[in-house]
Amino acid sequence: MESRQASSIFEALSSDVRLDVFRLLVKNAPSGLVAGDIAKAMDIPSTNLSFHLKALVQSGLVSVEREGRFLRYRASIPLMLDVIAYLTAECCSDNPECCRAFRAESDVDARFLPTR
Amino acid sequence: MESRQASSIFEALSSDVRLDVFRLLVKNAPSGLVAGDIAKAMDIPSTNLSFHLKALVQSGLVSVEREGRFLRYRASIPLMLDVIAYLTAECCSDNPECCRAFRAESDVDARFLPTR
DNA sequence: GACACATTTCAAGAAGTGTTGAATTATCCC
DNA sequence: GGGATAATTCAACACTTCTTGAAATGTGTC
Repeated sequence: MESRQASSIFEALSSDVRLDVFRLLVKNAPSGLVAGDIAKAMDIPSTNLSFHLKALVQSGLVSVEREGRFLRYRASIPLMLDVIAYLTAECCSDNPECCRAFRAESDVDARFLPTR
Repeated sequence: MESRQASSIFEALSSDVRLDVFRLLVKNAPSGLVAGDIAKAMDIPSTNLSFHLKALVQSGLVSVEREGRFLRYRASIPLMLDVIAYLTAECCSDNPECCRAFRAESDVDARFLPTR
């Protein structure tokens, strides 16, 4: 991932509203939610929600698809995994020893990695 | 990690300048760099660099320590690992099957996980 | 103390982001 | 076509962030 794309993704997640929307969509992957459902959960004017959804779509973190009168939004899990990979690579690739030592302490992986 | 802290960290990484500075500091972990060295690498006025360094320090992603006439900045690798854990947890905890399937496709882990 | 150096803080303006209600577009159903 | 519903775009304003040079702060050295 290019660092310019990374900063644009971080920008998309830098607003409380957008992070909450994105988390909601992740929880509702892969089926997604239509805008009205998101609005109910978020309790903000629809016009403002639209503004934030547009930003999420432009970042690529969220995709949108028309479904009759509704618009269905979905979190892009693959891009999210790319972001995780980007952070992990930035952290480790040029400095593996340092990162490994901290990882051993915090034991991040054992808690969150999927079983394969 | 609280989602409010997460969005504040994403905000810190949402500027190209700050992401570049942070990546530079990660590459130079754990010794860090003094402000002047960062300024040389970044090619922006020192007053503007100061502004962005302050934002990074306030987010917690970077720490600062006086060293004689210099100020030494260091990336906080543990907090970065917390962010990775946060994203991973958001992605997987409520939706492990979905995330696992995507992971298997992109094979993120095999590339970046430390050997233990 | 006086000077030089590293870096920050301040103040001001430029640029960008967020919020809102009104108007618009798109779709469905009769 | 006409009316109802879902959601967006528009335009205006408030608010925040970014950038810059000038001034200030802290530290080392003579």
